Amino acid sequence: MLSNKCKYAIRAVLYLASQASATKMTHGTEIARLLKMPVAFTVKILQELAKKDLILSSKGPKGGFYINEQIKKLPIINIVNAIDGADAFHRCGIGLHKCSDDNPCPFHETFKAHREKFLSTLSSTTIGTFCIDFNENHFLYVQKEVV
Amino acid sequence: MLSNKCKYAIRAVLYLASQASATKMTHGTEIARLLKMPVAFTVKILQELAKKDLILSSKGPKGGFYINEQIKKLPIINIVNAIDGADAFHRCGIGLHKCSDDNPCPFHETFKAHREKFLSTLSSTTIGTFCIDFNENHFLYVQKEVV
DNA sequence: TTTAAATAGGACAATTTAGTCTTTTATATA
DNA sequence: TATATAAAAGACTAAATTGTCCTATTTAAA
Ligand code: SF4
Ligand code: SF4
Repeated sequence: MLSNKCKYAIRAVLYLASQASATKMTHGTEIARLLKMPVAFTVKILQELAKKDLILSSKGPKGGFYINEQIKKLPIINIVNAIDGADAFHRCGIGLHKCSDDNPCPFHETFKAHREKFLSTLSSTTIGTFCIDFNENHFLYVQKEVV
Repeated sequence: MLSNKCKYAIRAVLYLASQASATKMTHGTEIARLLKMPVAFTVKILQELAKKDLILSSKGPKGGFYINEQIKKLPIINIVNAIDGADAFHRCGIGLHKCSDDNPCPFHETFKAHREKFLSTLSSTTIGTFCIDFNENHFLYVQKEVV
């Protein structure tokens, strides 16, 4: 459903959101190291997020990336839209054709209901709500393979 | 959730299942043409499915691919397992770490419920149940981009 | 028995996604 | 003002996915 790039983006944003103050900046390499993500790729993603105003950045010594209260009020889906595009949740899981709500395949009900639910959760949960103190919930931010 | 390859596989199998008799074989190029899928790739996938006993094949003139009643009793998830591997449905949609049912992130409940439901539908719906007469339901088999 | 039609198999090509590396630009501070 | 530090930008590389193409094998039927 979500690309790796997008998952990296979510984790990075949540980490930044967990860092309380706007004066506390973290530079890209440190974020990548802390979250065990590929360094250069992470920095690229952070730059992309900054360009799209989902995180803030500051150049120079003591610079880095950070987040403010306003951004914390944005829903998680904004990150998905920024990285994977707005139609990431509008593609069919089976991929058939010329079907619709009126003319569905046997999967339609189940598939659509759950996609909508996932989407609505991503839309109603803000970055601030999702993020929990990093030190207490370190588990949240390091990728795993299998649930 | 499912790779393109896997979606092609599902569509091809459903098409074959919709062809009533075992004597009715369809050759790969025709399947690809009918379902508007890439020809050589489709044939490759059909060969892979045949090797894994999810469809049957016969060489030579009048040969092709087909399916019997026994195969129609298999659930759709078998196709997914054959093409994308058995853990396609055991990866987290967010990709965080060291979480569990006991120690979940805010998405866990929604995400897991969604995935389990989708998986159980794929597991309980057989190829035969899913397939409907092709001529009456041509819409089922041609890929679309967006719902 | 020859031939043509089909799958089987494997090498190869193209595209997308994931990721690195190098140079430029901005800025805090010594 | 000089310097070091960090983001910004963009060219490049690697890997995975998605596909093509060519040859071998099997088999129905003329
Ligand atoms: S009916 Fe719904 S689930 Fe089925 S192929 Fe169409 S969009 Fe996908
Ligand atoms: S708690 Fe569940 S949804 Fe959240 S990151 Fe872990 S496996 Fe994924």
